[in-house]
Amino acid sequence: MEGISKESLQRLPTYLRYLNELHLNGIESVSSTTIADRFKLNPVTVRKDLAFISEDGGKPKTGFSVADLVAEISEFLGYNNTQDAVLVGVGKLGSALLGYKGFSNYGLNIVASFDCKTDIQIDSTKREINNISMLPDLVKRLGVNIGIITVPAESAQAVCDLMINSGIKAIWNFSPTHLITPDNIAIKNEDMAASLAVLSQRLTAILKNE
Amino acid sequence: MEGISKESLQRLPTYLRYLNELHLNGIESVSSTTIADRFKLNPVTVRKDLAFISEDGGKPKTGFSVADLVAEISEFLGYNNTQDAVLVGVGKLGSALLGYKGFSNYGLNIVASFDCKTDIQIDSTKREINNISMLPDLVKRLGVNIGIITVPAESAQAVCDLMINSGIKAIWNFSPTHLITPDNIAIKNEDMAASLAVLSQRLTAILKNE
DNA sequence: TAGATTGTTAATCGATTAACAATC
DNA sequence: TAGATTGTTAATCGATTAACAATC
Repeated sequence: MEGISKESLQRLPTYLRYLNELHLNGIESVSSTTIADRFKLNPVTVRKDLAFISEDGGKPKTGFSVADLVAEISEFLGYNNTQDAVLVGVGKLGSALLGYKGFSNYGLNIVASFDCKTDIQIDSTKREINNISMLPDLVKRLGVNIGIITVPAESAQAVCDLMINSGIKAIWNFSPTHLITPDNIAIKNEDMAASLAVLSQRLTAILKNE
Repeated sequence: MEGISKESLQRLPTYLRYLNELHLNGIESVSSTTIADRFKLNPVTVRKDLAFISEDGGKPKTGFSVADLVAEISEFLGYNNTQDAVLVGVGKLGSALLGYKGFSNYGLNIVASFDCKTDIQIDSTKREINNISMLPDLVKRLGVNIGIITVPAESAQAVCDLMINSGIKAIWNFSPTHLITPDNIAIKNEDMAASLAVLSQRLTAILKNE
């Protein structure tokens, strides 16, 4: 059995949100065509994606069971067993992520936050902010696998290295740098400039056509 | 002449950051191999990318002129002529984006922010927050093309529709919903759940191998 | 039955990578 | 000259899409 493609994987959370909506509205089944229309995809793409995670598949004429898909995608994405994470850099963006309730739906739980500017402090949401020097011990003690980086670009690589040395295995990087990491570490560089480049180029194309 | 691929386009800002660093350090030329090593890419990929934006190309044995590449990528990405944008939803994430100095480097200038909760108010960084009802008039008056959405999922589609009706042509959506937009609108759904899905899956694969 | 829908196989499309001659 | 590096053509790889038989 082959692994799921990165593209399919990224579509699954989108499907799940939509399926949850349908579920709430009491809709029991849905066709690949309906899902495809919602997201401007080809129905075959949707069927291929769902074939990966669906046990029973769909039924000709009726489509897929909404409840089954919700359960199976949630399970596949690991939303049922929560992963712990630490966050470093409690500036504006870091605070925003700390305050975001949605992560619990995605099976992510930020257990501690760190900054270099403080000794133990309490932020506006009554969470402790620890000094960065406490990170290695805490990560080792709790066996945390995921690190979230929201520090300025200059310090991001140092924070990354510290995380890896402490035993972190996956890094979600929101600072505007491409971090250098060994191959046995999962890394996701969240690059706003890259996103904006795609958006701007499409905008330019649209303006040119009008 | 073909358009640049989405993938190439997304790599360009990454190259540019690195090239700016080299430039600051007084390094005058760089080979595609060096750039490729930095980002774990194939050198041919880098050369293809640079071929798109580079006038003179590189020289055998020496490589590419750093200064030329910096100028050409900046120009290509539109970092030299700034685009105006409006932002709706001045919560934590919205405030973080408003406060982010880096956008000016990317040719993006947020000229006004809006929220539904307020009449005209002053936020912590002394910027005005306008009531959402002021948006259509301001967007039309200033001819703003870009809208940034940082409201909760429930209100995102309504904000999106309002933006489009007001003449916005490109939407950068940070709310956890996939927005429905006509084909003549540029849209970038910034999907944290999709990113996290990719990271988690890699993490699972790494943990399994150990 | 008729028709909507599924799942699969084959064709297409696009991006990455390999191979290699050209050149400084 | 020798060797590093470029740019391009061809091969490979992977994802999307088209075609179509199976089925409820």
